[in-house]
Amino acid sequence: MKKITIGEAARKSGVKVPTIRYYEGIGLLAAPSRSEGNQRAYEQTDLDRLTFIRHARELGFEIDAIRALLTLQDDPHQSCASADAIAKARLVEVEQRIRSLTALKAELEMMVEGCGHGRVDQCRVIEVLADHGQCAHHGH
Amino acid sequence: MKKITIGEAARKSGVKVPTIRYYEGIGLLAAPSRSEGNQRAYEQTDLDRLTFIRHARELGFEIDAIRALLTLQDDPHQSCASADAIAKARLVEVEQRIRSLTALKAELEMMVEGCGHGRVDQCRVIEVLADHGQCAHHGH
DNA sequence: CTACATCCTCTAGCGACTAGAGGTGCAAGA
DNA sequence: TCTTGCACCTCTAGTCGCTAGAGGATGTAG
Repeated sequence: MKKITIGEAARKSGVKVPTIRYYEGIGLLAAPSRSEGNQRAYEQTDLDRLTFIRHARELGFEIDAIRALLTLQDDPHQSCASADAIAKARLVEVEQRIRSLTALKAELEMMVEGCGHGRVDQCRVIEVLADHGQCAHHGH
Repeated sequence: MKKITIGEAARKSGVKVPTIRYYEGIGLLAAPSRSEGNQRAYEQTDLDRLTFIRHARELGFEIDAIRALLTLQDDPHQSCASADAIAKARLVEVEQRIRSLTALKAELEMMVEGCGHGRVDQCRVIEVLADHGQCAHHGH
């Protein structure tokens, strides 16, 4: 039942102080009890929740997805199909993003390799940007 | 010398109408001449520039980087070292992003595979998020 | 008792747009 | 000629997930 200040909660969870207050403001984290001097007093459960949120954010889940995951976590007898669906959707996003970034990488490499370090009018970087037709990948 | 409306410019360049106006507002694109009825009248050079911008945005260059690249393009006798540096920096960013996304992908795959499609209290998705110690990669 | 760090609330800003309100211009059909 | 209806105009405000700063209160160590 030990109470924790917001600063300590920030240090322990890895979520910055203003971000914790922001999460409270948008209703992602319940408003904690307050000390006599009106300062937030957190408990272990809040810390667990903050850690959960931070981890999910690091995995790139959006706030709304985290909101859904937290609701699921609160009701452990529910089916985890929703959690699975959210994670799978995120996985698909990530895979898509990797594919498109890999294509970009190839294109940037060609640009950089083609640059003869001369003057701008012979620069492949500028040239490729100006004329899409020279792209390696036309998908974008 | 054929004048082009903003809608036509949007269709030809692939940049949306409000975005074109936005680019003008932030000084990325010069304000074009106007028709008698105060409507924007673009020329071919504006279209080329818009295409350049769109292409650079698709490659993930930030507005400020594009601003720099456009300045270089305007002065073709300059050394292209700056353009090269901008493209290389972007390449490094992209490579970094791919690495981190690949790590995320592995983690998400483990979460999704571990999900037995049962109840939430046995769900690996929720479990992993709650306890960082179970992560495949601790770097994040 | 006095520093000084930490806390509080509130507002505004970031990047790169996007959406909407409320009004004007223009081309084509009746 | 009139009217319909789309495209255009400006302006403000909203998006997402924070972050920064002002201006003031509280808590703690020396």
